[in-house]
Amino acid sequence: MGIAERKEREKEDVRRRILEAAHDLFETHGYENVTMRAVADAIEYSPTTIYHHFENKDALVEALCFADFERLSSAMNRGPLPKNPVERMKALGRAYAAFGLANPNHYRFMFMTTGDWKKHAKDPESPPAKSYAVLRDAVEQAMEEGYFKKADIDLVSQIVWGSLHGIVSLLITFKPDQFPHVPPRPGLVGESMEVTLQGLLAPSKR
Amino acid sequence: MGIAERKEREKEDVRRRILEAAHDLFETHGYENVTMRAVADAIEYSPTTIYHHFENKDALVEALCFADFERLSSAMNRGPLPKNPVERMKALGRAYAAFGLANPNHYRFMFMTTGDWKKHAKDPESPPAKSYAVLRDAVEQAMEEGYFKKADIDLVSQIVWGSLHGIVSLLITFKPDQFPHVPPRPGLVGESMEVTLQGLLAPSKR
DNA sequence: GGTGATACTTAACGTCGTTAAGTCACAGTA
DNA sequence: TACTGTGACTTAACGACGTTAAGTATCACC
Repeated sequence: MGIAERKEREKEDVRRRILEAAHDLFETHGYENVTMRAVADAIEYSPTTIYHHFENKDALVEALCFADFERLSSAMNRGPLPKNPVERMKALGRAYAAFGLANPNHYRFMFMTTGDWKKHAKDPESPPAKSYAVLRDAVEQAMEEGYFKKADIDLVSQIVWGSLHGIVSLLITFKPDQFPHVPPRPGLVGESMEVTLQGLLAPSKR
Repeated sequence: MGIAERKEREKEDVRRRILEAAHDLFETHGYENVTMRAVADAIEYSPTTIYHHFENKDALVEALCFADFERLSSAMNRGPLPKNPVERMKALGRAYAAFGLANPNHYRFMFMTTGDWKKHAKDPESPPAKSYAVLRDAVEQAMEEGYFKKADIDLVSQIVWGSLHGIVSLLITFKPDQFPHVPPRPGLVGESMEVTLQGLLAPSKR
């Protein structure tokens, strides 16, 4: 009597294939250039089929986006993180930047475009909130252990996030030969991180 | 015999009206939501007319964008800037952030979208390069006067720009109730600037 | 063998950026 | 004054987009 279950599985499978095809197309062509028709072509279904699995393009993008945030979280949790809170922050920053630079088109619609899906980001269980929590925990620990000056944990987390995001998004938006006047300097990501952490250090740790 | 001149003026006038209408529409509706037809409607011409003044939508956006960079430069040069290089950097940062937050839709296509127009940003005479030069000059002076550690001027400029841009673009992308887990903390722009400058200060100036 | 549900397709709608073809006013010339 | 050429502008259309109404086909169930 597993018929209903099998059908459920088959439907879920089509949904998964839609997501995979969309993921790959977004990777190579970028969000705005991927059409519902192209996704449908890739999985050899009619465009209308997608609408039986996702309400519209925004809903498809939201699902993709949440999956990407889960990939980001696991990229930041991969491998042994250093015990030292400052070193740990650097490792997290490197992982975050590496993810963004390796997946620019995904990064763009995760962090650089508005969308109704962001309505759900406030929910602590949502993938975006969980990714943020990884950073926030590191900040909290650095503060508790006296490495950072005492301050609002979320304020500091947003400062760190912001400086990282700024560099990554500039690198994604402006190709090297399109930077105003001068190409991005080598080591920009790392140096920016150093400056931010230096600015956050408690006087005793400088 | 000023007939040719008058015609030239009239043509230039239509071009200016297109730019103004597009500017206003972009401000309220955002880049992606403004159509050539809407711009044409606003100035009571047919859509095709725009194509006699601009090659295509990208060219129109490029022209708008360059005008916006000129507005940004003049916003950063407005009023008396403090003599102290660090205070001057703060004033510039405040002006930059205020411009971005007051013109989010323009900021978005100046700094958060790719576009062929960015090909021309490398030219030192281009508006984007000139805006960058305002920041770079301030960094150079702060370094010469011993406030900042000696380092590559462009590296430091890009770090400062990046951290500012990161905060501004996050605030533009995520509405207050859409920030992951916690809304943006008050004073985020100023505090981020403080941290970055603190991290750049020469030991003797701390 | 009949019935109902459901996964899927065909064909279309309205909108977008863009363009080919045509209109029309008017300066220059005779 | 009549003719001609130029160039600003419009009409009408193209193909592609997101989306949807209507229809088909498959198959578990009675």
